[in-house]
Amino acid sequence: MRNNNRARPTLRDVAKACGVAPSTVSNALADKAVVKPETKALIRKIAHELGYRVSPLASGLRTGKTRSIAMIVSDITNPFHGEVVRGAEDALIERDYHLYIANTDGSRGRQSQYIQHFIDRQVDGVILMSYASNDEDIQALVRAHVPTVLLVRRQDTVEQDFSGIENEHSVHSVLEFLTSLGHQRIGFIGGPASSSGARERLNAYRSFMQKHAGHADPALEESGEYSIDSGHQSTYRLLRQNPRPTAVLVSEDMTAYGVLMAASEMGIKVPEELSIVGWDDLFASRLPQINLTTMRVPKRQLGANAAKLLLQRMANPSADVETLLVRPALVVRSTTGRAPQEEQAVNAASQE
Amino acid sequence: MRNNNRARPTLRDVAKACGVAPSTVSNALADKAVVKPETKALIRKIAHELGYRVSPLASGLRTGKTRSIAMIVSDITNPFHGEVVRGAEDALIERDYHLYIANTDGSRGRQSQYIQHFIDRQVDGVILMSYASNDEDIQALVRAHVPTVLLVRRQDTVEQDFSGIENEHSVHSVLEFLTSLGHQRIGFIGGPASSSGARERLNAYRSFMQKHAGHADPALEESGEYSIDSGHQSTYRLLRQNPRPTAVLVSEDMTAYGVLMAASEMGIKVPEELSIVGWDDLFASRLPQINLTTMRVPKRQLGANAAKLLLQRMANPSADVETLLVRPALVVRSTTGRAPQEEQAVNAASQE
DNA sequence: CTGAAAGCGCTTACAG
DNA sequence: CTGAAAGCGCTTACAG
Repeated sequence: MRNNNRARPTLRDVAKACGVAPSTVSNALADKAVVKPETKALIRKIAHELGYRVSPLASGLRTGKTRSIAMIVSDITNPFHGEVVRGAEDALIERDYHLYIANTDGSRGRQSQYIQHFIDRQVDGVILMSYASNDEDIQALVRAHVPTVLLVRRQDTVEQDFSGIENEHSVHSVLEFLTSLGHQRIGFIGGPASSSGARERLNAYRSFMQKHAGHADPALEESGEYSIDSGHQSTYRLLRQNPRPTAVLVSEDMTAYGVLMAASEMGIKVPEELSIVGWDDLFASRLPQINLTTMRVPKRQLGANAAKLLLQRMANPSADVETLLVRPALVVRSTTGRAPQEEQAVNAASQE
Repeated sequence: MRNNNRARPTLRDVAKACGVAPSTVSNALADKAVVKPETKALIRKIAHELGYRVSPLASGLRTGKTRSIAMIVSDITNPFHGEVVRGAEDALIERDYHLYIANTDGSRGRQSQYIQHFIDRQVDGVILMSYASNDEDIQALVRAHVPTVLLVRRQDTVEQDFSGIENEHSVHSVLEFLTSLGHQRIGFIGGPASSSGARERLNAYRSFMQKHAGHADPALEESGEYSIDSGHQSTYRLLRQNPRPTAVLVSEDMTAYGVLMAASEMGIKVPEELSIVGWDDLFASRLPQINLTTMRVPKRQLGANAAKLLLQRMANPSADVETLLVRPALVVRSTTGRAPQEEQAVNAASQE
């Protein structure tokens, strides 16, 4: 039954064609010093002619290595994730690893399924960029001895290599920028509480407000998913207040678009009556119609850092856990401006 | 050396624990009728207790089936692709297949590499949504007997299952909409010539203009990639004309954003002086600041159709090739309006 | 430097 | 209904 309907040639076929043993072919193709150069050359030539390719299934079964990496993201639809993936992919491909991207759609069930699947498949490593991550998933990876790095969202309960964003400093610098424009009542629309990044940004917001205004007003805090709809809803709640905030820091551009949308519906002028700062700098933010002031996150770098950490971990499983942080830069566009005069803000609010 | 440091249990381990032969465990787990129900129950219980999972590497090596599908996309950063992926993924997961997403970044080299990789890996099928596809890649898939479906971009030279968009009818209906608003000089900004969809839309545009205006003016045609920058550049070329077009149909929303950007820079009012229609309906198009009139493509459906075709093909490799087309719907928002009076258009153009 | 042998973890005829 | 055996395609000690 072997080699029916021109199936792929095997090591045996190559060996036969070369008149040597399969093990010699294997050693030659792996470029082991043990094989004589002439023999190597011959074997390589014939292997190529025959169109031989080693079966990763077979060699993976034998060696336990598959030269593949899995990257699990929670929303492949969000361009932020796409950029980060690219950063990781470039770094990995260069080292001859292949990247399998899996999308969980924010579903914990699907995420566990994928993780189990990749463990079964014996990928050489996993990069996890998912807000749906939970302890069991990560424990499963640890138990299976699969090198894992966490991306953007860190898990507090377990020590793991981590590629993330410098949140505290960045939040403080945006808020300083806003206060320098005269803003006092600054709202905050954060991400899901399950995200470590979202928590860090919220805490940084609070500590800044604490120091600057003497207290952080919980009425100025909103949170939700990273989506337009979520930002839209948060805004309606946030701007119903009197006096209402004159500026709002939003934890993600996608969410900020929802804020822009709601402000437009409510007839609130941006930036005259409301300044908005986003986070990430997605492609839409630079369109003149949007022109969102935002924190530009070096997305590719974030992915490249994750790849770097993973490669290190794979090379040295017992090394100390490491964290790599990327620092965003403020890009001032036209959704921010000087705070309106106190009276104006109050008037505007009471007109509602 | 077996089972050192709590490695995963094997079929043998389960068999030993149950006091049966490995083959019986295999048959039981595969739910073959040949195994007695009680034996099955016992085996299942113990297998579960031991945390046994069949090794896809081993079973793949033996059977040639891996229960995995690869989907190759050219730009994971474009939200259009993300949505299509989701549609395919949902359909596939439901049937217990896992989806590996690979991103080629438009690079032919990387695409060939991934395709070869997936062939080596013996995935059960491939969905190709890439503008970088070329004959050799597809031939490689065919030679390796890997069921393949083409998504959005079809290959003329080879018969393949195809999930795509109804372009001709859709283009005609948009153009009818524009002429009903009084537009005569309608420009067209298309996609890359390597994309079958782009070619179909261009041809549909030409045939419509032919019929409606007596001829299609090549000066009104532009093309480029599906990107903001590309749309931006095309617009500068297109609107330099005198008289300039009063409307433009753009082959993709991303490109249309670039048109919007350029129009804004050039001080051309939309829709008073220029009507713009996009294609796809990406998330940004519904933001009030953008509010782009566009053809909404049922993206998930597109992906689901591809999955359906692939599953069919896998079940029946010798069936006739099939094509599934999805029909977009016009969503009228605020970038389209009545054509300006002839004089106005001329005046505006001469003011430049 | 080369080859024969064992084994990775499964599945599938086949014999009992 | 159950078990012993062969083999998927590789790699890696080991003997020569």
